[in-house]
Amino acid sequence: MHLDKINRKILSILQQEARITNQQLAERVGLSPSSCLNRVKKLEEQELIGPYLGVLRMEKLCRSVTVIVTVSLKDQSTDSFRAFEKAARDIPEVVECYTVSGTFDFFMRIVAPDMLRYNQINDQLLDINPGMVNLSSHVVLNTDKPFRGYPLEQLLED
Amino acid sequence: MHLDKINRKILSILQQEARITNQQLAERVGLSPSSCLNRVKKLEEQELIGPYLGVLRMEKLCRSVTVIVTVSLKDQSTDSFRAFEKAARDIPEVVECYTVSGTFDFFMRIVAPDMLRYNQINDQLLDINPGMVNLSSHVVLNTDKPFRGYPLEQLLED
DNA sequence: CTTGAAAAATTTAAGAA
DNA sequence: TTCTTAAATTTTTCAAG
Repeated sequence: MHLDKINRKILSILQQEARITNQQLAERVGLSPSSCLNRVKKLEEQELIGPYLGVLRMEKLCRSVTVIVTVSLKDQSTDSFRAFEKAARDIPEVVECYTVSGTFDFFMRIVAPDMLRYNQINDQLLDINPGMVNLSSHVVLNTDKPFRGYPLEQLLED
Repeated sequence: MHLDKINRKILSILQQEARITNQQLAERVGLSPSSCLNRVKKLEEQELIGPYLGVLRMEKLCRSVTVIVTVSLKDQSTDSFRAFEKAARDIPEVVECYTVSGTFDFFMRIVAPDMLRYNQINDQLLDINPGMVNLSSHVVLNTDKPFRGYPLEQLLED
């Protein structure tokens, strides 16, 4: 994937200020609005960027509990993994899930209204493959650095 | 925080489609464009929503390695925690970091161009408090469920 | 890529529910 | 208040160079 300087700048700005107007974006990257819009459209068509998300401030919106869960499956079969991935996708409170190498099989982030509801979800996950799922819960005490995008300068080649 | 049905719908839509036009948003929530815009402005002023992020598709953009790191500090002093939090904020490849309760002290997600660079970051983190930091790295093999917003229906009271 | 005109969206102001 | 309408401003979009 080759990107010129302007496209990098567009992605970098759009990554952090998704609701910027095309006119402002054009000005900041030094293009006319129409060619800037053409580039944005192309970047979206190529699916290099999108969707666009509004970050909700949960702490101001309502009480909630965030838990990071490590998962180990005793049964290392494909079916067992598939079942777990499906559960992650189907439970709305599981807001993200990764398959990893190392000591664990999955990491999940779960956001629930309270511990009672979290406990239900925990039980639901244990029931997927009874006796074969090992969960460890870590309640989030503080978000030291919230996700605000990727470090493009470090990641893109010259 | 009390939100009527319309504000919930606005937040829910804006969370997932941040670049929707105000006119389309107004239509979907059943308001005139001007009153819809007023509500959005208020929600932003109250900092219930924002910033707005464009999701970059790293897998299409460039090669990269994502690692989830568990951190335990042997030294449980406030200074030690502070130093670690600062490092997380200052290293651009650390894209998010949480302080947690349980077996670990922190979870971090690190995105680096390759393993060589990841290893350097790992060393940098170990150097913060030599001999007193325990890191465990878990390379992400698959993103089973990427973060796409919070489950508002489950989280907001009636 | 740029310009420039037409179409669409945003924003403001005035007044009604 | 919060809404709607409507006009003024700004932005987006598209055709032509």
